[in-house]
Amino acid sequence: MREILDIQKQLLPDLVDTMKKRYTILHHIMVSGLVGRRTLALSVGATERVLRAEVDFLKEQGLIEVEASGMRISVSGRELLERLEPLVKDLFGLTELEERIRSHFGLKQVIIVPGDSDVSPHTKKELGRAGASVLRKLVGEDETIAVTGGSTMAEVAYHLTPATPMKGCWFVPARGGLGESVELQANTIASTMAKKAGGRYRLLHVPDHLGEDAYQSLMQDSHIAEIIAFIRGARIVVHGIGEAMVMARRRKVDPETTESLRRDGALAEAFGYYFDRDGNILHKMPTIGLRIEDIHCMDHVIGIAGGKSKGESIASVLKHGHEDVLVTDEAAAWEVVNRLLS
Amino acid sequence: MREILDIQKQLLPDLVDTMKKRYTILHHIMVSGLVGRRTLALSVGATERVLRAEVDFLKEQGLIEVEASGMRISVSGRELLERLEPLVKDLFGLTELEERIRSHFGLKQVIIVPGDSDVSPHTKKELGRAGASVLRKLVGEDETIAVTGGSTMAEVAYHLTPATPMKGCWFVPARGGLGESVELQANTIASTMAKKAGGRYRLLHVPDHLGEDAYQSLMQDSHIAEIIAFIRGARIVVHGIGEAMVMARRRKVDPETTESLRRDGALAEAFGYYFDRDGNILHKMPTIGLRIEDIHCMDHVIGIAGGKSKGESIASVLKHGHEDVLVTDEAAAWEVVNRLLS
DNA sequence: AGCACTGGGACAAAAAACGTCCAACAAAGC
DNA sequence: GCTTTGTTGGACGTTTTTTGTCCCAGTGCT
Repeated sequence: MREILDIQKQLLPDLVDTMKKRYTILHHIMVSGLVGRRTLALSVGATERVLRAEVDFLKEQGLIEVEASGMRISVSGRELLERLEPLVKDLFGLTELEERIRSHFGLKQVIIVPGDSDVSPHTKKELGRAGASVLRKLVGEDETIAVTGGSTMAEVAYHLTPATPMKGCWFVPARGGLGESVELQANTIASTMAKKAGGRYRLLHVPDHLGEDAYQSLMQDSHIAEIIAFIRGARIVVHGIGEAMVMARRRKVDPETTESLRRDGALAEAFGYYFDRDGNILHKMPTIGLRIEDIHCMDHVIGIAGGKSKGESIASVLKHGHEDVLVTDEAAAWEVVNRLLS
Repeated sequence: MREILDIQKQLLPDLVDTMKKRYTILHHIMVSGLVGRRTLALSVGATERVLRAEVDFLKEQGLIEVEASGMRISVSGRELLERLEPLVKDLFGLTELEERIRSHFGLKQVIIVPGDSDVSPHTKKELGRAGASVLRKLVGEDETIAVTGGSTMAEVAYHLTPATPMKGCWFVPARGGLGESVELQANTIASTMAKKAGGRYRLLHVPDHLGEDAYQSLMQDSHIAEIIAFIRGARIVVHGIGEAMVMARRRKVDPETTESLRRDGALAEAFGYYFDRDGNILHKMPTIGLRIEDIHCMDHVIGIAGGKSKGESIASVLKHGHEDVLVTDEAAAWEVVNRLLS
């Protein structure tokens, strides 16, 4: 059922909205018993005229009966509502979830795709598609977009398609070497995105596990300094979110630091920073690029991550409080919400 | 899957059309590889401007990539098409079927609901809903609508809803007593329809199994003659279709006639007439009302019947050649088509 | 009888869709 | 290299649809 809805949404994006609207109206009519147009318009929050069009439609479909004294639901209408119930539960469930997370963390937008990325690879693809879609909508002309690495970001890159406003955009890695494998590195992702979207890219080549002195001398290099300044000029950053300990292991963080992270209760990782349960920064990976203060004053900070296992991590990063858009999946979203309650 | 589509069609009737249109375009783009707007418009049969809007939409959705040299399908687009395949098979299967039957018998319209009325009561309901819907669309103001009896017609009556143009309509039985049980008699159906639709009705009370002399004296009665003339003035007739032998048994036709019907290969029954395989009339029930010649010159002859078992009967009646609209279900439709091939 | 509703007709204004051009550009054939 | 044929995307007037806003004739309840 979800599957078919996902497909339809691609061919008819406002299908869900229209169905919701008409369901709401029909449902209102049912619970009201006998109700008038103006009263109804008020209670569903529509102008009289548009509601009238909807009512005409429902009448045409034989879902309601309208007499001079008002309108009531018909037999077919009642039947339809019953059959619609499971569908609507899905339809509304996710949007309700989206709104709950959105308002609690004060985000601009939350997008939840159905499923669990941990279990189904297809959900991860959907996540990528949703991420690509939101980026396409948010991006302006000649903008710089900073991206991070990770498998989810790779999926986003894969699903990006050329859009006119993206032609002049620059894709850059948010931060330098973070110890990822090549195909999941921010550099790779940035260049893939640029190719897919028809934009341009600049890379930041930094060796992993940089020592303090090497770090300093690197910053002296005018070439590097220039590209870093360029990156810091980005107004949009798109990043994945990872589980702290998983990321530490994958990136071969040294044992002492790992132990310290564990001791301090590190939960999440995003663009090279490690966060605890309350969204505090515990540790910063020793590399260059966007600093946390750069991210704080961005126009659009877009976090993309899914899977039940990442729920807690996502919540931690949201708690840090500087995200604008979250793209996640249903399983992770429920985890986030559950943590709100406890 | 069918279920969900049925539901959606009620809330969004042109969902299927839109999906088909967009699928067709996308599919065309895929097989064409790289194709231009005008070429495409020609091959899918749309004007350039509307196709342009569709193309803009597909681009917006990231399903196609458009360059200066033409447009091609994107990765997401190809993926979507794959996932869409089973859905489209359903979507198109029925309409293809409809068109095949329509053109072969020269009908104005064929409507096929998914399922098999023999097996699923729900399909029978859908049949009733579809029948009610087509009647609602076809009916004009102050019209007379002749109806027959039967369980399918009862279902149609049940799903009728008040529509403005129907307010002034008269519902009348097509023919007098045909030996049905009370709740399935044409009289009952006519009055139910009138009540449901907000129209008026006139009844024709004729005893079953009328003798020849009684028949004659009945016709003399000015009251009866007047209502019969009224019935014959109908421009719309909605009727069920039955299997000849089943109907004969149910209506307790006398053994000699039954045997004669069997001998002559009676297959179908409709409004009191029995038809053979080639649509010839074999027998006429001895009662009064619409004659076959009245039906031949009607504006809209609407036949409604479903279930695999009725497929042959439906084909026979269609062969008779004076139907305008057929409402049936998928199982019966396939039977009809299979008989065309053999 | 009066009141607070109702649906539906009417009509102008605003918005969206559409048909029809054209300019700038890309690719293929010659 | 040039022509021809195809491409996209912009522009613009026309038509159609949607929307906002009245008003009128009813209906049901008190």
